[in-house]
Amino acid sequence: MHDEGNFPHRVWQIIAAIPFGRVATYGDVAQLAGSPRAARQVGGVLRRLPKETTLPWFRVINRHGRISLQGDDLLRQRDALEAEGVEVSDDGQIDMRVYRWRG
DNA sequence: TGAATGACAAATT
DNA sequence: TAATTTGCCATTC
Repeated sequence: MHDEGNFPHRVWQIIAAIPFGRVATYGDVAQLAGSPRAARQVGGVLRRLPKETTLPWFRVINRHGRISLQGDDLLRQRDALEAEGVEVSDDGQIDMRVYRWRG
């Protein structure tokens, strides 16, 4: 079935293009995917990724420069980002002026 | 087929 | 300035 142009596939492609050590917002990914108002759906796609995915899902954060996940998932995302040089302050804030990638 | 869901974002209090 | 509400829309059930 020809499902290469559907929304999830476009989201995967865009996230795969986020450079090492950079981040993008859900809204940015949605816009690049051609649906500027579908930021929420981007989260929906990432939410269903298999746990063993190679996609750099952790490079996607919200527009406030903060991680949207909670609990253990939040800790894992923060560690993954810091592991590639993205600084996350004690209160979970990331400097978007430095790390944000807009395509 | 339609209601429910939600890793967001903008508007409103 | 921070908390709450409203709008949003692809996917799931």
